[in-house]
Amino acid sequence: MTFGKAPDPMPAGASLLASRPIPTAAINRLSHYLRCLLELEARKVRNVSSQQLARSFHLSAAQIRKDLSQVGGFGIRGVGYEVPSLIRGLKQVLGLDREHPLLLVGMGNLGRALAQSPVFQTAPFRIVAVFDKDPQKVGKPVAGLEIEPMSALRAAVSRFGARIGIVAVPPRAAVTVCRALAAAGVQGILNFAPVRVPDLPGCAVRNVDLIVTLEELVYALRSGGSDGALRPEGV
Amino acid sequence: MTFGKAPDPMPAGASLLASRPIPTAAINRLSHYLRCLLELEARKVRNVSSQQLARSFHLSAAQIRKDLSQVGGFGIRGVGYEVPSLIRGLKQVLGLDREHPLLLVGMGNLGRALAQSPVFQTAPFRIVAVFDKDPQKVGKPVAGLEIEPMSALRAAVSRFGARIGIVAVPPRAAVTVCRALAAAGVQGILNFAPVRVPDLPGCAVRNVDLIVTLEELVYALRSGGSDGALRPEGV
DNA sequence: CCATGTGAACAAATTCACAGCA
DNA sequence: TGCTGTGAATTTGTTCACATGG
Repeated sequence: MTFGKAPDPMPAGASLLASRPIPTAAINRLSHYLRCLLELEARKVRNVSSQQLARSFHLSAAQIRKDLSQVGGFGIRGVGYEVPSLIRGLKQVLGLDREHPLLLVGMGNLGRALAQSPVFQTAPFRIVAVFDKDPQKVGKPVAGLEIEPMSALRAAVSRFGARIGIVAVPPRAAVTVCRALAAAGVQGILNFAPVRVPDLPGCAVRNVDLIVTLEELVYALRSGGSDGALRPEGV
Repeated sequence: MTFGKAPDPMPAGASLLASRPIPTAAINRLSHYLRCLLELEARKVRNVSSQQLARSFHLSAAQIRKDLSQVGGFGIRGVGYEVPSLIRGLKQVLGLDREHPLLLVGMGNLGRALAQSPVFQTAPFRIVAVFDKDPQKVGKPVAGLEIEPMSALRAAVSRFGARIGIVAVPPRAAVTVCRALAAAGVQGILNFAPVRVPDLPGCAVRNVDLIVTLEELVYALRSGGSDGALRPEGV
């Protein structure tokens, strides 16, 4: 900014958190940047420029600079970014500077696979309790945990301080389970069931909808294009 | 359109396919519309207005009309949309009016779960062959199929006319496997490994990246907002 | 002199408001 | 009259070009 800074009521240091809401697409990109930076860190790389980062991803250097400048003044002009400090900064922005205990509901094929997946056993994420409504399954061990009944949800939320639940139940049960999680105090849900979950006050939902993703892929076949666009979503 | 239709070089009937590229976000929405319409069809509902559809989703009626008008002249003014014919139209636009045999690579926990998932056993999708590089696993049965070695990929592509592959292998193997699939003639890949796949000429990639999605969810916790935004995502 | 940070130009997508037709 | 279809307005996001500062 060149001019017009006089009426600045923002106290210094308040810029990291609580600034303007960052669009979801940008958050996704920050996740990717973080992953790449962790790889660089493992390779003992100490600093990196937006150019170099842009080569690793499929993005423009300008986009990276915009994203990073938006979330805080990392980066040294004329030099680039210092890897360890940028990692710390991104973790803080994304909220990854603390543990995130996860509750997993639904111990069918998918649920059992997720319970054992390295993704959910890598800091800062860890599955701390698993649930199923089937009395036959309750009490059985899965991935070092004992399957609990749905009635134990609320207790688990407060015991572990869990804020995130994972839903891996059949479609027809998904909405009920999501409501139960929200009622138990969970603030975020990762939903694997191919159904649209209605708004749950105080609880954010992200869907991993394999049918939609597959259909998106089918449509992409037609154009032969290998776009990929970073996310999608997702993903 | 009110005026200026004279210089229209587009022959009638060519509007459905081969019109302008539809943005990915819109394709995702069409998938959701289709799902809702199938539910309405099962409930014997014969027609529906954009208003009614908008209530089922979390979208504006205007968005639905725009999306649907963009892909073809379904809809009757003053009445709404006829459910069965709109279903047919959307299936055609999305490319779901034909079978889509799927090849699944990676028979770890996730791979086995996916092999048995109803999502991949519901028309028009069906897993027709499964693969693993581990000789110990080759020959073993999974979900009614026999695990094949990676060397059998190309033969399976031509035998089944498969165009889509699913990658459920560990991160470090994912890029190699994606290249192998593309080399075997696959035109689309659904990648579950949390890695960025480089561009593969002639092969579209969609990532189901649980780490990125979880991190997105963590960020959403902060705002307490239950936005959800329909997509992605994703992913 | 280099690479960041950022206003300004640009592009894409969504919403609005109403014309047009059953 | 009611609901679709669609140009125009608006909002949102991305790219560019250059001033800034270590």
